[in-house]
This record gives sequence, C-alpha cells and structure tokens, in this order.
Amino acid sequence: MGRRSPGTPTLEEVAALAGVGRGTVSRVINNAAGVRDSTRRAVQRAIAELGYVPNLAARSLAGHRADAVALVMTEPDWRLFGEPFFTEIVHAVGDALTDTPVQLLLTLVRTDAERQRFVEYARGGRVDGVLLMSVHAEDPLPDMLAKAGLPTVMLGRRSGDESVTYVDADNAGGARGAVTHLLNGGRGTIAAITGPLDMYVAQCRLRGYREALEQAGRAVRDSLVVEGDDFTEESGRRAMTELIARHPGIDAVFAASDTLAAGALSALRATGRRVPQDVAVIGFDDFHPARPAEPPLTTVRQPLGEIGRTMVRLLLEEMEDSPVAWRHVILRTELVLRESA
Amino acid sequence: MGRRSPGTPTLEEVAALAGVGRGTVSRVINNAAGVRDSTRRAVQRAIAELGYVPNLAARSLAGHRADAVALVMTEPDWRLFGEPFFTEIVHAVGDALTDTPVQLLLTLVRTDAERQRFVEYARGGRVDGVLLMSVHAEDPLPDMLAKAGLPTVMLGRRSGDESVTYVDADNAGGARGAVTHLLNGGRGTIAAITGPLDMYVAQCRLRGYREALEQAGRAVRDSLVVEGDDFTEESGRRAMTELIARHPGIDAVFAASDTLAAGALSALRATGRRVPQDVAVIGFDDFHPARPAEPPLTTVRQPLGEIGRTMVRLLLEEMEDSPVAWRHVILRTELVLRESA
DNA sequence: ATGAAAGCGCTAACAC
DNA sequence: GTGTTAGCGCTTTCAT
Repeated sequence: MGRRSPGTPTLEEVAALAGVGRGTVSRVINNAAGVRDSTRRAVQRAIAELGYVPNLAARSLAGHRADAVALVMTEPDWRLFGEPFFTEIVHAVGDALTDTPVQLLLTLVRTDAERQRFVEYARGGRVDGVLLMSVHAEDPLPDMLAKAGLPTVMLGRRSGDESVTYVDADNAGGARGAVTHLLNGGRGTIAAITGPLDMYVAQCRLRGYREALEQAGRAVRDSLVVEGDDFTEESGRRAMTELIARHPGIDAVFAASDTLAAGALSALRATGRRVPQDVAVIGFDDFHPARPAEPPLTTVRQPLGEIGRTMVRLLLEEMEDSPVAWRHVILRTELVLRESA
Repeated sequence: MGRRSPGTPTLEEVAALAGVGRGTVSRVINNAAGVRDSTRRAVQRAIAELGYVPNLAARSLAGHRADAVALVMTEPDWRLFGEPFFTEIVHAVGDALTDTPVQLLLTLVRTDAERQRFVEYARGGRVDGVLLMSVHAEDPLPDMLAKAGLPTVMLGRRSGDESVTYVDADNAGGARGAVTHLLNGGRGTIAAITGPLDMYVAQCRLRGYREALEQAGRAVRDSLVVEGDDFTEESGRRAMTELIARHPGIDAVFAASDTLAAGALSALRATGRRVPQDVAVIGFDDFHPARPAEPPLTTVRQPLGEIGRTMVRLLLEEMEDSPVAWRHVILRTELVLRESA
C-alpha cells in the first residue's frame, strides 16, 4: 500500500519556492494572523503552482486534532438505515458541519469486531468526536468512548440516568400530548402500540400514554397495550391485528412510532374496518401515509433537524476542552394536526 | 480541540515497561514475524497494563497508509440514501471489509464545498482508497481522485469509455432479457419507462429494450418510450400516466428501475385498469411490490452483493501498488420469474 | 512579521 | 531476534 505518490509536494517545498520559512507557509494554510499580505499571496501562488495539499496525518500528529467527527450507527439489524429517521438526522448533522473544516464520517457498527475496530480508530485519534445514533440499552460503546476521553454525544439515552452527553426528544411529553388530544376528541377506548420495552425511548412513550389516561381519570388497561418486537411496520401490523382481535370496539390508537403506525394502518386497510376512528403517532416531520377514507392522523413531531444541529453544537463544545463533564438536552415535541384526508 | 489526553501512553513507554526496544513493540502490534514468543507476550502484557492504543496519525505518517477506505455517495438529491439499492451495497462492502483492519467510512458529497473538503481529506492521506456510488455523468470527483493518484473504484460508469476502474451490471443485457421475456410471453405492445437519459445506466437499459425489439423484428416506436426525470416513484407514476393516455392498448411495460416500476404500479392502481398485463423491471434482489390482482412482475436482478464485493476486491488490488492502470468489470444480471401474485 | 528548531509517535532500514 | 536510528510532514514555541 505504499500510497504516498512520489510527486506529492510538501510544505517545505512550498516554502522553498515561495522563498519563505516553513512556519510562514503553515500560518498561511491555517489562515493564521500575522502574515504580511504580500507574503501571503506569494505563498498562495507557490501552493497553487505545486498543487500542494497538506498531509493530514502529519497535521494530526503535530496538531493533535483530526478535523473529523464520526456519526456511528450501531444497528445490528440496520434495515433501519434506510428509514427517514436516520436520513433526516444525517442530513441535519451534515448541514450543521457544512461551514466547518470538519469532515463527517458515517460508520456502521454491527458486530463486536466492528465495534472494536471503530474504538481503535477513534481512540487512535482519527476523529475528534463521536455522535452516536440508535444506541441500545446494553451497548458498551458509549462507555468505551467516554472512558477513552473522547467527546461523545448520543441521540437518545439508554436509561433514565444516562451519564453520557445526549440530546433527546421529550418522548413522554409528546406521547402524553398525543393521547390527551385523542381524549379531548372524545375517544374513550384508546389502545397503544409500543416499541420494544427494553429501549428507553419506548418506555418513555408508554409512560406518556399512561400519564395522559391517568390525568384524565381513566383506567389504564393492560390489554389495550401491545408491545412491538421492534420499530418496524411488520410489528405494527402484528400489534394492530392483535388489538382488533382483543378489542373490536377500540376508539383510537396511539402508536409509538411512525413505522409502527404505518404497519397498523396497513393492517386496518387489510381488514377494511373503519374503527378505530383516530390514530395518533410520534413520528418524524414528513409522515403522512394515511389514505383517503382512513382515520385522521395526528402526529407528534420530533424535531429531528434541531436534534441533529444540537448534537453537533454540543459535540463541538465538548471538543473545545470544555470543563463540563456532560450535558443533557431534551427538545420539545410538537403536535401536528392534520385534516382528515 | 487539544484532544490528546494527557495520560495517553506511547509505544516508547510500552517498550520501556516491557524492557525491549521500540522496534520490537512495533513488530508485536503489527503482528510481524520474527519475535520470540516470550518477548511477544511480555510486550502484550505491557500493552494491556498501560492500555496502550497506537496513535494512528503517527502510524499513517510513518507508514504511508491510513487503513481506511471511503464509500462516497455523491447524491445531490439523496433521498436515494434510504433506497434499498444503497443499503445493499453498503452492506456488501461492509461485509467484504469485515475481516480486514480497514475501517469503512461513508461520506456524503452533496455540494461543491463538500466535494472540495472530501478531496482534501482523501488527498491528505486519510484514506487509502475511494469507492464511488451513483456518480453522474458530469461529476468531476472521479477524475479529481484519479489525478491525485488515489485508488478509486466506481459503481457504474459515466459513459461508454470510462477511464476510471468500475464495476457495473450488464444493464443492456439485462434489459434485453427482460423485454425478450415479455415478447416470448406474447406481448405485442411493450412500452418503456426509462431513467434520466443523461445517465449512462439509463441509456444502456433503453438500448437493451430497443435491441430486444429489433432482434424480434419489431418496430421501435418512440411514443412508447417515456423518460423519467429521475429514478423516483413519482417519475414512474408520471410516466405511466402519460403512457396510458397515449396508448390505452399497451400490453406490457418495461421499467428501467424498481422505483420507477413501483411508481408505475401505483399509477395503475389509481386508475383501476387491468392492462398492461405484464410489467418487467431491472431492480434489486428483494423487489416485489406487486399486489394481488396486479400484473405479474418479472425482475431482472442486479447482483448487488457481488457488485459490492467486487468493488472492494478491485480497490484492495489497486492499493497493492498494482501496475494495472484501471480495470472494468461487468457482472451478469439474472432474470427472476415470479408467479403472478 | 518571519525564520529556525524542537518535537508529535510511529515504521522501516539497518546494525548487531 | 532485537535494539538503534533516521525520517514521515506538520505545528508551535522561541528567537530575531
């Protein structure tokens, strides 16, 4: 792999051609102050003439920074990769970094071997910080990174007392709002389709559902709650089918994610039933799979764009030798009402 | 960003603790031969004790390699990011690299600024090679990388005489096979929905359609061909609607991609028509959106897994100081017949 | 404002 | 087999 092309010019050659010292060239390429304008131009001319590109390995070694951050997806079953949820976040993070010299690196960590390799990569100083998505409760990666002293920001948290910096949506509050909205609309029997309850996000959303019912003085009936094995459409379909069998008279359904809701709707479509009359969901910005003649859909929007931007902001702050050990940010969700299609 | 934690041990400290020279430690961490077993163990003990992790910047600088490759998506309109096509390729590439020390880095290049930043990243020696996906005809990135002497492998090609190493599916052959299959099934009036014809892949698939008709002695009627603006469902819908208006008596449709086909089917669904009686498509492995009571779907499968693996193989070969300037590989497609659902 | 010099932590070539 | 040494190309004091 002797990759270094033979003709690659170095900073020293640039200095020689421009007739200045190496320090000066370094200042120019780093836009540092304290260089006479004429000198700067001379150096820039030499750079252009030679087609000089800084050697990033050398810069890292001397400067103790990589000018790169990793966005890690730890999704063993990562069909989720293609979900709008991820796409939105990646987009937002990319946008937030667009005006910086920081290169965004997406990496997939599926197996333990890949986890190991990534940790060595990160600890080896190839990135200045790490953004983590879709971390499961038992994933050791966040702690490995934190222990290594790497600035790390998670999307969501693994439990109620997360020790790593994170940005999360107000999942409990959002769910509460959605269910309260259904109650206000006069619905009496509201079922819930939750995500896998070993994930904290699913627990929070279920808690919100319960709290809304309790606040309204309603009983919480366990048989109205079905847990999905994961956040996929298939789980939503199965859960909805189960609910219909258990309670033919359901008024409304609260689904803990857009994908679950999509599955639930497709199950309803298959049966041709007209109840439930309402479906509410916590989802992303552009979710509207409901078709004409289907129940109206209320969406509690997670502010994915803001989540992504906030993650980047926190990460950059942590990279600035910040004295803060960690910080937690919870962003408000937004109830979006839609006309019945 | 002074990231280097103060307590990070260096190779030299490991050597001191183990009571050996730095060269020996280097040999051990690189699994090089020529180290006595007892020495190796002593070094490994010291490594464990200190929690030593090699500084990759220093390794890159001295060793002229990054042990990383980038997989670049140059998709300005990258909703495509979530498409199964991409997911499959990323998966295959990740698998192919799983047993190597090479870290896979996904990067998005949407704007010129991002393109510039990535080129500097790559030329700066942070990756040993680059895999390119979904490159448009006028994209300068492949040439920039090739000119910089970076091993580069493209998925697909920009034109008939591509100068950069690539792996492609036999698009013309696949399309020919699909249309020939429709002809053999007795279809007389076969329409085509193509991709945007400024992309070579779309041209090839259209050529395959034409060749199949010509081989069968049929006339190629321009009015039976509709060009999609892109490879999205929306384009497929529009094209199908247009075709229905032009030729109510269409027998069958050949769609140049799975997404276009999905759009076409949804347009048919909306009209409730029962013709065309057949739809054939070039697509990925798991495409089957046809519903009961819809035309049977013939899929020409692109071997995405093999494409990804082959790309990695070629890239690794190019990284071995290979004397070959470039190489081109075209993989066979496979006709998949499905029962009418 | 600018040049000179001292590393950054590692690999690889060479000596023993 | 193993220690020694000379860089890799840059940033960053420290002089000037």
